[in-house]
Amino acid sequence: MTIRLTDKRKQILQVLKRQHGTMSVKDIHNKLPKIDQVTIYRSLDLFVKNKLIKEVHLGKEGMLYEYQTEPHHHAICDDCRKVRHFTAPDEKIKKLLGLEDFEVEEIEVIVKGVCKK
Amino acid sequence: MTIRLTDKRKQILQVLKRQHGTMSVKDIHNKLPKIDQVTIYRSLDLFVKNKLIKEVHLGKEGMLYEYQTEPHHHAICDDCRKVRHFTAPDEKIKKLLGLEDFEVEEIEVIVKGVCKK
DNA sequence: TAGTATATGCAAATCATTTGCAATTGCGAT
DNA sequence: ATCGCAATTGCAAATGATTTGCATATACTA
Ligand SMILES: [Mn+2]
Ligand SMILES: [Mn+2]
Ligand SMILES: [Zn+2]
Ligand SMILES: [Zn+2]
Repeated sequence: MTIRLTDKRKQILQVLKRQHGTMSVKDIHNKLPKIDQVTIYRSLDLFVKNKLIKEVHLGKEGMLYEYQTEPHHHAICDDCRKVRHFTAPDEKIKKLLGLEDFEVEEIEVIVKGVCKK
Repeated sequence: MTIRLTDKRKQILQVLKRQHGTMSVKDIHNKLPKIDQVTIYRSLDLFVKNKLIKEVHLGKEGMLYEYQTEPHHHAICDDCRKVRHFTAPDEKIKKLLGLEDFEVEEIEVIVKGVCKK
């Protein structure tokens, strides 16, 4: 019943905090090759359940994880595949959605397009 | 180079059109047990590439597909898992996002919450 | 109708994620 | 500080979704 603050968990969370952006399980494993992938999977699940990190689905590839300083959304460039992180006035968007009989807890906006650069 | 309008492809598209909502590959295969799952996968890929249908990621489970009469978004109830489909003023939302140096082509809003009812 | 490129089925491969289990370790209670 | 034990970890194997290779079947074109 008790959740332990193990060294491995600290390392995994550190890696996610340092990286500003999303990481796959493999990304994390590359930075921490000593830690088994299974342990990474289990730790990430734990962090997600305890809302320390967020899961993000951005395409077919597989789940991505990120430590979020503040809630934000994602835009993906169809050309270069780069992911842009941006904040938005969620309350205003929520009003525009006009969802009746539904208690909105979280809004996730995913934008597809291309970098103008 | 030529894309054939085969009977199997027609059947698969029909099933998606009739169903109002999302379907998994297994859902489709259950309705069309005679058609091999691989054929369903390949047909769906083709339809997506040709923008006849949309792919939707709504959770860990796996990819979902839907024939969209008109563009819309999705809300998922954390309790009953039911998916609600709703339209929104995308242009207004787009303005709220304030994405600089990015050519927005498509906005996908995924809402998490619970049914009030 | 014949010829050929495209589509299909079946088996096997691949990829991400999960599960079982034995060995290890963190931490609360002595 | 040491003990006892539940929580954690690693390794191997299982799962589940999706993809690939290849031989056969079929749609469309000429
Ligand atoms: Mn982000
Ligand atoms: Mn829909
Ligand atoms: Zn780009
Ligand atoms: Zn519900």
